[in-house]
Amino acid sequence: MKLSTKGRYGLRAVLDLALHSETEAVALSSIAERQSISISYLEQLIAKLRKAGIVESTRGARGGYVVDEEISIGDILRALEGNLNPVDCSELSGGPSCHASDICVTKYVWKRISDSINNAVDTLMLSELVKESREVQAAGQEKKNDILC
Amino acid sequence: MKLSTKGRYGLRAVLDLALHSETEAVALSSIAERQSISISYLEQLIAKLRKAGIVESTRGARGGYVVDEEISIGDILRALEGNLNPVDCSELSGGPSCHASDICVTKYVWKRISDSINNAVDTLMLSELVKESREVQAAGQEKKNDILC
DNA sequence: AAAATTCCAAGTAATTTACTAGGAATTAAA
DNA sequence: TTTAATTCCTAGTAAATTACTTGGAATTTT
Repeated sequence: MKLSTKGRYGLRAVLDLALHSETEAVALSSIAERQSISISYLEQLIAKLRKAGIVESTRGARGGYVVDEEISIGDILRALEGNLNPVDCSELSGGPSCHASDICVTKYVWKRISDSINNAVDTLMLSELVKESREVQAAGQEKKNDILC
Repeated sequence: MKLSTKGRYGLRAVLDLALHSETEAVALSSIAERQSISISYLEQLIAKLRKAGIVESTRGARGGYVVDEEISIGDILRALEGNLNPVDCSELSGGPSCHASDICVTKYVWKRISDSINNAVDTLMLSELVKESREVQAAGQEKKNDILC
């Protein structure tokens, strides 16, 4: 029941991007360096985010990525990880009932978990993390490094 | 972000056990047969539950397991899966802060998810699933098989 | 033309999961 | 007291997934 590095690194990368893209697009290499993630692996993560419409890219020299902060953490994590359901049950994704559906009671457990996770991440915006992050940084006397958990 | 078969099979097994242990201990072989899980794999799952004090065993012929229904689904799932935190961050488990703790903002996300999952499963009791299960079975005209999702 | 970048597909190494195998210990029943 | 039925324990293995790396094509600015 763990997020993979896709979700962990990917969210770190998006937050790093949001914190550094005030004026212009940010190159992946700079995010990779700050966050100690290999460029080539980050490429795969950001590709998921781009295909989901979460970040926008510009190609070529001086290119890079930008992100709109008014997006939920849930949308980011689902783009990176796939759905956040604890089991792959079609009913949790709005699909048809499984053959044991009428007697299946454990699915109430899975739905309960699923709903709580999705609610938790859908009611938190990237902009809130950005704000929190700036406050934390302002509180420290020195400029700390940028590494995020 | 998926539960493993430990959690899924294990919870099915516990519920099956609760539904069949009214008068006497239930042998693992009968649970395994009803739930189509191999006995030897089930042994490993039920060992975790026994060590966590969730089921009680009696050895020897006519032996088997019993379970007290007044236990939360959270206790069952944590016994099977380990903690249900989305990342292994010591602060989520009540341990010391990590070195990046003072600037780590993503940990708020992990804590939010962690809290919501644990709350969801800790406020649901095995007895409630048992009750629901009996109602579902009573509603069907025929006795259906016992397979759970 | 050169440099800096995103974009893409395929391969591989490491880790974790999901089991299986074999047998010892315990208890009830014949 | 033997036999059968069961839990208990350890170690091994096969399959799947994750976490990357490699190599290069396409695009854009300088």
